[in-house]
This record gives sequence, structure tokens and C-alpha cells, in this order.
Amino acid sequence: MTDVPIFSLILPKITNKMQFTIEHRDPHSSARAGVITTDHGPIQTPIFMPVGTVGTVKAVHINDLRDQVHAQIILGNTYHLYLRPGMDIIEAAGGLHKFNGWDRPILTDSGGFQVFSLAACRKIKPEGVRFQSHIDGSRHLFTPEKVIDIQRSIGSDIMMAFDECPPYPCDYHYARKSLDITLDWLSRCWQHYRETPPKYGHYQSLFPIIQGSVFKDLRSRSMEEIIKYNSDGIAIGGIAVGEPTDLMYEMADFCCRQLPADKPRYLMGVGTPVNILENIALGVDMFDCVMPTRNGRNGMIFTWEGMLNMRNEKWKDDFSPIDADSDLIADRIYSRAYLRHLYAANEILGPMIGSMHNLHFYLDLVKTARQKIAEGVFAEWKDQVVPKLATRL
RNA sequence: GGGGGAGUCGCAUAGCGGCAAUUGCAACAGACUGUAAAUCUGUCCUCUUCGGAGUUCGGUGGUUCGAGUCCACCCUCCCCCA
Repeated sequence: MTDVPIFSLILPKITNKMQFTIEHRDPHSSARAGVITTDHGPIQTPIFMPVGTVGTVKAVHINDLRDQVHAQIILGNTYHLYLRPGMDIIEAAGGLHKFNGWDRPILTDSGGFQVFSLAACRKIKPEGVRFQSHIDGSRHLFTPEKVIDIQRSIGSDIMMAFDECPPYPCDYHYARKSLDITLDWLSRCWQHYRETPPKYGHYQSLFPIIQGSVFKDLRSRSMEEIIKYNSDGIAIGGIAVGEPTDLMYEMADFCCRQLPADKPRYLMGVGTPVNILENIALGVDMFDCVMPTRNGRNGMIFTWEGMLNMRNEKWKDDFSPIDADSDLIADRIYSRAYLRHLYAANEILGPMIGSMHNLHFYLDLVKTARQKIAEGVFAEWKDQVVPKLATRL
């Protein structure tokens, strides 16, 4: 693969209607606290965004998501929603907000992660990616233009550029080739973004995604090109794909030091509670991860005291609340023994409580982090709580 | 009383002369990081230095180099007819 020209045209400036205001900076780390404004309301950063791949945050009712979990923005996925229910239905509904009843901001992933996770049923080409549907085996071509079209139809407040998320480990040659393609796709995404209006009246941002695997020169080149677009925000991708945790922090740190200070930084797919605090300290503002919902469905509960596997026998007669100090109603009215019983009995309420609890915890985690940043004590506080968060109860 | 069927590692199952013995459930533990995940993996007779070793298939004898499998008797349970 030869180098692909990144800029083949002069880009007219588009009017950004998304604002990011930094309100506080931590004196002893790179953490910052701010507010992103969208047409669907504000997002206070640092923020965790629950993942709702197919238009639903699995097992969590939209009311609970808003009033109990206090989620400010959720994710959807271009690839999944395109396959099912399809854009005809989403458009007929009036966009995803109308379709699923979530009236706060939505961010859609572009399908780039599926290039990684569905490696067995896709083929990457310079013009785009050929997918074979994991649902019915039907064949589809995703191009940067098509991915923008789909996200226009979904009506997400934050759209993501189409990228290739390379696996780890990944040799330099492949990482460079992959980055070339991703940068070319970004150029095409951006042009198509510029050429297409929103369908539902509200403003939609487009976030580029930094790639380059674990190679700093590639990451730098990725950032240099991305910064030229003056996008509303920038995502750090290709991380938490199996590399050691220290390397994850090193890459996030490397990127944050080079990114413009006045734009929100979104670390895609991260992570554990500890990962989130450590990356906030490095200057990351936005996170998403399936961990609270997936692990919640599978019986793993996150708390300020540590993680516990609710399926374990040791909880069978522990009638204390799931979390007595929590302001989540479910945490106080349900006991650990009861929750264990629900998981053991394969009752749907178990995964529902687990998911809601974990999401509430994650939102509480970033909310507390934000308070500590405002108080100027984030770094000390983080070092104090991290050992506890990593404990297995 | 007569006829037929069945007893296998918690439960349920497979097994038809080379077997520590199939599968499911249950149980116990682990994994999960831009969701092909209410999923997946491991353990699940005893001991083990993880190489193995020792005891097993209702009971007791027997046939055989070798028996959960074949034979005899006994015990228990189920079905049908009286």
C-alpha cells in the first residue's frame, strides 16, 4: 500500500455549534473538568458514556438510565443499527432519539471497532470495508461516506469517523498502512460530513480518531493530520485492545500531551474504574466501555470498596445491602444474598440490577472525580482510592 | 400370583467385551475494556510432586488376558395382567 494523499482539497470552515468549556484544572495532574454543550443538553466532563450498541443500553430502562444512573450521554452503533432495524425504520421514527426515547445526547461509533471485533467476517479495502453480517450473513460495503450517511440518519450528536482499529500486537508496517487508510477515510468522512446536512434539525459533530497502534511516530502523524480539521473533539482509538495496561497509559499520555487543550478528548473503549481515573489524570475527558453493563450482566459488581463476583457462594447469606452508602435505590433495597440468588436462578432481574448498579457506580466515579478536580485534590484522591477499586472482595 | 422393564460419579442420561466412563442440568471458580457476549472457559470419585496413583457403574459369586457391558442368584424400583 502506497501513501494515500490526506488532503486533496481546501476545507471550508464549518460552524461548530458544540462548545467545550474547561472549568477546572487539577494542580497536580493533567485532569480537567468542563462542560460540553450539545443541542440535546450539556455533558459534564470527565464523563462516562454507557454503551447502547443496538439502540438500548442492555437491560436498563431509559427512565432508570436518566433518573437513577444519571447518564448524560449514551452510545449507539452505526454497524448494528444499520443492519437492524435499518435506516428506513430509524428515519421513519425521526432518528434514534425519537426511536428509543432518549432525549439527551447520543454518540455513535462508526463501525470501526467492528472492523476489529468482526475480523473473521470482513475485508478491508482502500475504498472501505466489506462486511458479512453477523446476523444473517448478508454482505455490505461500508465506506466513509456511507458511515456518515448512516450517522446522519441516526441523528447522533457526536458522530465518529470511520477508522480501522488495528489489533495488538501489530507490526509497524501494518500499523502504518492501516493509519494511512484511516487518515484517507477521515478525509472522505469530513468532506461528506461537510456536504450533508443534519436530518433532524440538531447539530451533529464529527470526531476524528487517532490511530497508530503503539508507535509514537504514527500516533504523532495521526494527531498532526487530525488537528488540521479543527473538529469539536478528538478521539483516541486503538487502545485497550489487549496491550499491557502501562502501555495503554503511556499511549494515552503521549496523545494527551500533544492534543489541543481546548478540545474534549475521548478515549474509546476504556475501561475499568482504575483505568478511567488514571486516564482522567492524563487529561482524558470522555470514556465509554461495555464493562459495567457486560460484567454487570455476568455477575461482577463494581463498588468503591472493590469488585465482587456476586455469583460466588460467599454471598449466599449476606443480607446486607448491595451498597448501603449508594444513592441508588436498588443498592439499598436489595441484599447481596438476594442479588446472588437472582444470578444463580438466572432471573432477568439479576442482570438488570447488576447493570444499573455498575452504570450508577461508573457515573458516580466520574462525578466524584469531577468534584475532586474542582477542589484541586484529584491527584491525591485518585492515588488513595485506586488500590481499593482494584481490590477483589 | 403371572408377565415385562430398569438400577451408572448430586439429578437426568450415554455406554452393547479394552472405560475413571458420554452428554445435559445443578454446583464451584475464573474471564469479560469504541458489545456476534443474559456470554465464554475451567473444575466437578479420592489422593497427587499434575507425570500419574488408587478405588468405581444395586449386591454377591462366576466366565474372560480383560466386565459397567456376558452368566447365575439375591436386593430394590417401575409398568401390565390377575
